[in-house]
Amino acid sequence: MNSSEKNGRVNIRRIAAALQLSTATVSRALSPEYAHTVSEKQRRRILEMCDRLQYMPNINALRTFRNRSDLVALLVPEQCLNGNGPIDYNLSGVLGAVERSFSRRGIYCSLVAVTSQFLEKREHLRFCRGKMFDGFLLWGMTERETFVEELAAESPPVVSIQGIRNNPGISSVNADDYSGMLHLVRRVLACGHRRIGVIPALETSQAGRERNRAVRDALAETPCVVRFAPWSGFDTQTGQRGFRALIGQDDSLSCIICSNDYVAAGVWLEAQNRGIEIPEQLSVTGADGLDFPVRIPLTGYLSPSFELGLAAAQMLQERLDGKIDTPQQKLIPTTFLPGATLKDLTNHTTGTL
Amino acid sequence: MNSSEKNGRVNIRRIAAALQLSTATVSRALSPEYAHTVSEKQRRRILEMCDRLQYMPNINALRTFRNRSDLVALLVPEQCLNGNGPIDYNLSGVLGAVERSFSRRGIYCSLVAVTSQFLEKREHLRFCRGKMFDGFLLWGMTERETFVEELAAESPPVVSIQGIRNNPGISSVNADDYSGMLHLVRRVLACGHRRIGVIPALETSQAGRERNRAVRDALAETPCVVRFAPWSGFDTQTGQRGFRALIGQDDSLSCIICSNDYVAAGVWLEAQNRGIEIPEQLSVTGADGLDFPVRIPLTGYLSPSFELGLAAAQMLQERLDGKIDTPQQKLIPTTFLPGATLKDLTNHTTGTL
DNA sequence: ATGAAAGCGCTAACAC
DNA sequence: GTGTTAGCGCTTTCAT
Repeated sequence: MNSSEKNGRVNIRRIAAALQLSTATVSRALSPEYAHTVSEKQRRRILEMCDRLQYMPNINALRTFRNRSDLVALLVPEQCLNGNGPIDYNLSGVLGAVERSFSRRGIYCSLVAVTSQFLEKREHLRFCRGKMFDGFLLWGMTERETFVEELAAESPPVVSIQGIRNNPGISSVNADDYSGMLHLVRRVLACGHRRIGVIPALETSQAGRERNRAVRDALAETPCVVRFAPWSGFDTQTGQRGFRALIGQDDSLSCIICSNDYVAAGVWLEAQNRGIEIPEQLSVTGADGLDFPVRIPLTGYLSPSFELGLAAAQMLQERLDGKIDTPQQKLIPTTFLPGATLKDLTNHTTGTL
Repeated sequence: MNSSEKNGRVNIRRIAAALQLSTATVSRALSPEYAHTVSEKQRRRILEMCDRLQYMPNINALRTFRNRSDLVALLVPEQCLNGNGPIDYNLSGVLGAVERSFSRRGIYCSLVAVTSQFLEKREHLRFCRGKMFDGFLLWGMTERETFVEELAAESPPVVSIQGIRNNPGISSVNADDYSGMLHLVRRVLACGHRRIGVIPALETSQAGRERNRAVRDALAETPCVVRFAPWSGFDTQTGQRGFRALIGQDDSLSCIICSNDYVAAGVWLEAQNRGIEIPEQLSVTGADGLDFPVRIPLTGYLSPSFELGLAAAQMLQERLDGKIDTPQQKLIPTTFLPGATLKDLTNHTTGTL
């Protein structure tokens, strides 16, 4: 008699002993693949006993065998979980899609923030080498995050979402921010705006660079006066400070193009303080399309967060299944949101674009 | 020579063989607890070799030994991830706090939706019996979710957040929705409103029942006319339909009390359509306090989502650590938000409450 | 300080 | 069909 049969622990040996069977038979009866090699009568007895003793195979033992954890991690920059508030709105969309996609297949996803502690402990290496996660989703990672190189060097399946897209070892799924912003700024110009303020996005993020490039490209197509705010960023405060700087520099601007909805909200707040009416006296555009009931819906474009998550999950799944060996890249279109913060300065009823 | 030393796999045997040591010594050198029993020189050699061969202990093997996974699951109702949109705003706040609290201690959290597939496969039992997760957080679970009873019967550490609070085997952390709504409705009455419409919350959720009870209790304190919408719910559409029904029934109402901010936004949208100005002609109150800069500044109260997450994580941690054996209950206060959608009908400059 | 060997819970190749 | 046995990767007791 083995020690594990004496004490209260329920394990495969306990079930086998209770039925005077070998552990191998029990193991087979419980395995979908080999269940048919066990006689129907035995199998029923075994399942009944498992039920009675509330036995289910230890998942960690299974995982050492399969050399697979059926777990993936969604790694996000620390600042996403930094404040005492909710997680980033777009991340939230991605997360919903990821959970839905994976749980269907019995794979679960952990949300992991890349903190300084994470980096010190080199958790990403432990995750790979210790077989903790089978694959990784990265959200909003920039080239500055040097751990990504180390992660890629371990060559696990990795899909980057709204971030790094030029790493040869990593698949990527990104919103087509360039086209989204290009169309938006063209619309601004088509509405007759010729004195335009810009509060740029941070150049540190891929999406930011794309948006900035699109703004420059679109504005170069039509002669106009353009003022750039001395600050860039993605938050409301950047919008407020940016607006003060722009308006101090040139109070004849008719439209402010912002890097996202939070920045646009900052402009809106500051404009309100000064009694400037939007869009009557000033137009403002955003980006991302936060889905809250707001007073004035921002003209901008919608980031396809849910679709990004779905696509990334599918891509990772295919790499986990071994269907695809080489990293893939994917670009997902954004959706223009007409909103109500862009005034048409021409005499046409609708924009001409 | 063992087979595992022939092929490319790096495991503890490989490290031991490379240094002509026993696996026991390597194991000790890598264990924080026993590292001191290995000579400094050996330990250094071992660590170097691990580094060189990129070895880290297989986490799943460790877990079978420790009988602990250092993993927890956050279980949420299916409908939270149902649409093609982001996850619930309040859940998002909880999730951020939970991740932060646990990752500090090397514990990671998986988000798991309780779908019909989950229930069919009885995943909650596998999670417990298979030692997949050490503990569970439930978010927004009602008594209708019968799997919770089964989960509790396995007696793992469980903390319910914004949900079931009367299960003797389960700890709970809830926002004090009753007090929050009670004070809000008293404020409405103190502002002189006596003809009041109510769009109730769903009775299926704990928070919903608390809010409804508070509304009834507060309204019973002062004689007034009260109309209830024939629908209850938590979304914008409920607000729109509820408002149409209320206004069709009685167009002399001066204030509509809504079950949350989404419902209030629905009322606001519908009022806008009819040219009814808020709060000049009609007051509206919400609850939850969605945090976006240009949202309608609803009079209502803020749900302490982040604090709920922190408290729940701490409670679960204490149960995991064995510091506490018995389930605890905790109530966290809400914060009144003055907003700008409640008109003071009295002649006082401020409310009298 | 180190190694041999038994053990964790489970699977799978090989007998019969 | 079923049992025996070796094995997965790692820990830990008991020697020396």
